[in-house]
Amino acid sequence: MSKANRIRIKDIAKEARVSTATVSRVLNNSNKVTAKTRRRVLEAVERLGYVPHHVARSLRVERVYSIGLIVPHDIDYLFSFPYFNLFIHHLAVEARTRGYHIIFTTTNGDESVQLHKAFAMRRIVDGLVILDVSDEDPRIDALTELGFPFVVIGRPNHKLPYLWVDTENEEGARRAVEYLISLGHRKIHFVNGPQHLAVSRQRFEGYSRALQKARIACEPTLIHNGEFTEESGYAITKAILHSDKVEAIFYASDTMAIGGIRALKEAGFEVGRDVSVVGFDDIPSASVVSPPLTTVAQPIALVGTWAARLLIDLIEGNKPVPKSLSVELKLRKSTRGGVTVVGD
Amino acid sequence: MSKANRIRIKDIAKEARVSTATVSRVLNNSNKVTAKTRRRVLEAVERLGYVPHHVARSLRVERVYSIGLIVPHDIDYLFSFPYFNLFIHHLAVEARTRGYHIIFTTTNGDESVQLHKAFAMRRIVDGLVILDVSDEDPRIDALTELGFPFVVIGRPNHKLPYLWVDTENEEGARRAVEYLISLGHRKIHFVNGPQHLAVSRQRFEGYSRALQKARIACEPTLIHNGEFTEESGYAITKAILHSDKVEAIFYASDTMAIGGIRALKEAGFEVGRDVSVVGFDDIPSASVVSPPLTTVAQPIALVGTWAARLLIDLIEGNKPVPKSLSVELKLRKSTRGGVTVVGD
DNA sequence: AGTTTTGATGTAATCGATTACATTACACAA
DNA sequence: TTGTGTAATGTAATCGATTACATCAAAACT
Repeated sequence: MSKANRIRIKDIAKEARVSTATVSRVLNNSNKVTAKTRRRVLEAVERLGYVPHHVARSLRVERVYSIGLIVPHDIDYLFSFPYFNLFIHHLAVEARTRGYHIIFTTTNGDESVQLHKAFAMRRIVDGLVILDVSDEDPRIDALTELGFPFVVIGRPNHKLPYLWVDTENEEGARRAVEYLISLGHRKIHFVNGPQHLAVSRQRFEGYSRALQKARIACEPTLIHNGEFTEESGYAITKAILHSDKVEAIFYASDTMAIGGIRALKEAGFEVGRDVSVVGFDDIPSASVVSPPLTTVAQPIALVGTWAARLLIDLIEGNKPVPKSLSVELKLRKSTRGGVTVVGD
Repeated sequence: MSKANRIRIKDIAKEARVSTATVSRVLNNSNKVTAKTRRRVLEAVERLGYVPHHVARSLRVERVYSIGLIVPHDIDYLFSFPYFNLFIHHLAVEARTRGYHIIFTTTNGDESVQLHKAFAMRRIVDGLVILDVSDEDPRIDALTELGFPFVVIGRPNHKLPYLWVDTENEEGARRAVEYLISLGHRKIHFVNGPQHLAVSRQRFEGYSRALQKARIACEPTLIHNGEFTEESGYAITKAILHSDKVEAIFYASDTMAIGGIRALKEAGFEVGRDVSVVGFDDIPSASVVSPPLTTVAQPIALVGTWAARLLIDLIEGNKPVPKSLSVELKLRKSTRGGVTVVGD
């Protein structure tokens, strides 16, 4: 391992009595090599225990075989992004089957755009996965201008076209609210995420569509913007209880719903009987809280898989198309009569 | 960005009318440069928007400024390892303050050792974080033989010395069981993790010590080996209930405890009154299940921080020493009388 | 046999930095 | 003015691969 006894391609060439070019050809499966020569080279590789030097190869072929994932420093983010570990895991699995690694780092909001640019310009990675996007996200402009490959998780508004993977947020929210309506609820509070996030807009869109279809007026006083955190779910619910008689609440994330349930219980409500609660995401805790949460499940593993797949296609010059992944409403006990299966 | 209009150090040299060597010296803060020259170079860098090429630099300085994290393919693992998100996040934060990135990939058990060796030999990373270790883990032998820097999360038995970061598993288990004893329990079931993991041995050690101190016999029939998964916690608990009258169960992970609580509820027990349950890890769900779980909290963020810190120290030739991090018993509602604070 | 074609192999440039060593410029002393 | 020492700068080798192009050997054709 020490530099001295390190085996290089040159050593293999000498051992197999061929040129380094031939060794390289064998290693890269070029077909322009005699079977006999190939065998001799491979034997030498075996005998000397040679493995290629990744950095040297990268310098020449101008590819580092890795994709970058830069997440905000802000710790809440990792928890508000449901199943982050599932996502990164499946991202990595798919990447690995294609011969790529994940390069992971964190950033605070201020330096985020700069860091994305730096990753691109320094060629630390071959492409980037963009998380936590808002409308007109500046990273999209920056990377597009650099001509650098990237895929966006989510589907924000932007003047430029871009490659994305998204779950059907609008559809999911619509189905959740339609379900609440089918249960007989008419006044449905909506605790949404931060306004600047595209995902919040889409979930709101679904909420409002469902009401529209049922000819229920969309009351601005029923709409609340949280932070996707448990604390904000708790606080907003407290506030709602303070000013209103509540019968149904749709939370744009399970994390907020869990905070909300805590507030409701403290106020003496029995969730699932006195009040219906629906979440979004289906995080691990969702099935384990009391009562188990009715929620819109996101296929987060698939999001990871597709993000890697599309990004690597883009890097390798194929022509990937954006991918939309469908969601599923999981009926559990936090809603009145959570047994009936509801179609669309 | 396209190869053509890429700025290299050569271009800066020409622009500033100096040699590439001088540019490099300015960029690497060598002191052997006149203030005037330095200024001229920096202006050129600014004007042309130069950023160094990471791979080219790495090839020459023989350092890639990244540390590797290879986790088993097996999906259950990510959930049984509590707070994986938190861990990787803090690992990345600390690494970043030192100028390093995380390279993340997955593996199945069979190729794990080979993959760790490949990462080392191909110089894909400068050092490795070793997770999920068992006694006499072959990765420790392989990397030691290669003379490659690595840090182990946990503290398995091994004939060779190695650098590690660990939480006080034995201490934590001991305190948990002592607490159960202080509550008046004498027959305490222990649902442990897989036998081959060092962490299971250590938690067992703590369990057995606590009993010993209280002069309670350690009954082999009370010891069970699970998989750290919710399903196994559920199944084992079912089995226990089938053959025995139960009063207290200590689970070696919250995930298993949550499965266990489900089994207990189904059997009509009220956890926290009829039976005491203690978990280990303090995963996010722990505070949110019903009843909230009394558990041993691991300082997982610190584990991440210290892992990065020690590994980078090792890479850079400092002489880091292993780090032990203390745990905390969190009293909640799953134990009888979960209000009293218990010292040691 | 001589010429052309084809396919295998070798030589050397290249990727973009860093750095050992050589050279130059300058300050100061004699 | 010249010599000497020191600090700044330049030249070119180097890191370890890949690959364009040159060369060579053998097969195929006339």
